[in-house]
Amino acid sequence: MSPGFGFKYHLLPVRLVCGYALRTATPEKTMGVFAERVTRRFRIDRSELAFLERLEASPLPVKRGHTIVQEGDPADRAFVLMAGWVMSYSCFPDGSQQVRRLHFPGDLLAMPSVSMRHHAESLEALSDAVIAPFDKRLLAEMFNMPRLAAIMYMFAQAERVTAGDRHASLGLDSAKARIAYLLIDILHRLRSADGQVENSFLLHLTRRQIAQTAGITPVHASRLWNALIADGLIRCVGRTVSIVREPSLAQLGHYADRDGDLDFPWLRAVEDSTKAAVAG
Amino acid sequence: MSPGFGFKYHLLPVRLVCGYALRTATPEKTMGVFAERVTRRFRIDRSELAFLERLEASPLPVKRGHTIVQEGDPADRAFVLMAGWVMSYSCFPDGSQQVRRLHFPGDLLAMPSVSMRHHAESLEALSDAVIAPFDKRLLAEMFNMPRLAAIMYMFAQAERVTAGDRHASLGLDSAKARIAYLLIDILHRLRSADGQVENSFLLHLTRRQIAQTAGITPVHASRLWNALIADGLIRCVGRTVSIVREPSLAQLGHYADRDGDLDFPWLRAVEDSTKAAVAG
DNA sequence: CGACCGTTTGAGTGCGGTCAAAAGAAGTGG
DNA sequence: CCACTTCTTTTGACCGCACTCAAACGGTCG
Repeated sequence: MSPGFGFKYHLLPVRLVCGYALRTATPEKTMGVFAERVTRRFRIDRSELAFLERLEASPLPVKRGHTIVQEGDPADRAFVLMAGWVMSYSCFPDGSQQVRRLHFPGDLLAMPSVSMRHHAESLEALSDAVIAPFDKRLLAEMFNMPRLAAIMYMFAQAERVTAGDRHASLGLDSAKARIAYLLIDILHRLRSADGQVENSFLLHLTRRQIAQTAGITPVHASRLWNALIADGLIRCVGRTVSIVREPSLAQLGHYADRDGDLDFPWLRAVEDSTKAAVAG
Repeated sequence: MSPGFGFKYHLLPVRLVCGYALRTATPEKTMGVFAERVTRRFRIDRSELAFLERLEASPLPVKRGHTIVQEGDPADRAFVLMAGWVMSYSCFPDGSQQVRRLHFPGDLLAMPSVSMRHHAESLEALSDAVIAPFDKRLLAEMFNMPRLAAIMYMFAQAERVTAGDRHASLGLDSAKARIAYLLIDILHRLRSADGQVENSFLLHLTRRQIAQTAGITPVHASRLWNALIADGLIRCVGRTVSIVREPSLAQLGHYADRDGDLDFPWLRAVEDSTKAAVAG
């Protein structure tokens, strides 16, 4: 069980931890969690894979509650989230916070801030987690691999789409619907990261953090949470949440599943255009 | 005055129209509005510039109120906005709409949807406008120009930062503060697109559209608009808005100016790494 | 065991939503 | 150029969702 990491792995979803434990145990048979996400959708060659593996070459365990980066810090690094949950958020002068995005295993952290001198958002571990920091200058190399650059560009654009969806949820929906959206979003993203997730997961969010994500107060978040249980839409045992009526919850939250709409055929055009450039 | 375009140019901010009119009159001395935005910040070579110019090779005038793309349409094209204002928004089943982003001359339109099979958001012209559609497969070529790919990647990430800022405004701020944020954001973005903009601009938004952007009702938007005038923060003559006390308005809206924090020095690493790849 | 943090519940308040009507502005057709 | 329609803006009155303040309860850790 990965000796040397002085924190409690049992706080992490077991399979995610296993994913990392396996990696250290049999490095030749597994690959990085972000690299795996890419290869699941796209065929990449050996050098492209090698680059992705370098991004997560230096895993680092962090404990729940640890602030990974603070808004305003020099933005010289980004991270791969290898295990656990992380949130990115911003603070207002009065101390109130807004969660901008939740991050799950396989996500890249702090990528928006790569374009800035200073981090635009803070990062905090919601559960014990494993992150892999990398120097942002490392990214420079990726632009010499046209297809990989295209893939990374599409990932960034796809995240703009889902960010827009969250924006719409925040602007149009009632507080209850925003919590519904949050839950369905978590469920779908955990599923796509871990095929074994069905209808329940370990929620690493306090009422306060749910509130900061949905843009409401913790008190109201508590009330609406219990309302969702009373409605029979979700169930709750300890920190384990079960989505009982997923279609109803998705409809309530106006959730649009974007995962199935991702477009990769046009990436063939990149290959063709690369060949043309090489040939010409 | 650009004969052949059958709509009223006088509805556009004069300088923006001039920008386009000049281009058609003396094509050899000017460049595309997006290309100009890139070259203002980055040094690019001839072939990179040629690629950018191709993006806006087919200008197309559209009238105010025209729906450029509809959510769900096949996403085979994107656009350069050459003149006028455009909004991207999404609809909910009940007909309510949320504006995701306002677009000004020099912005790229529908880029997030490039990663999808179908457009994730609708686009509508807020004023008479000029757009340049281009096939998204054209983007494939850009990934063979490492530095340009890096620039475009950074632009996308920078937009994720500002999208996060709008998200925070929507989640944390009062309705009044969100309108303040909206106004300051418009002012700053118009300034960076047009150096002649000082403290006033022609607002191409109805109360309804302001409301859809700030996530409130048109009635309340009207009340708060007049409250901002009563507070002496803004002034209004017809559709021309003057920002009277910009610092106060920026503070009220918790506006963070990201423009000055854009980081380009690390792009040198791309050049170096390109040289290394060529040399090695 | 006591201190601390997160959660829950209650009561009262207010910001922003809803409904409605009238005045004003802009577009349309004769 | 005017009359008509339609959309936008404004104002008033009322309502309700979500916020605030406060206190009690429960789990966790030193």
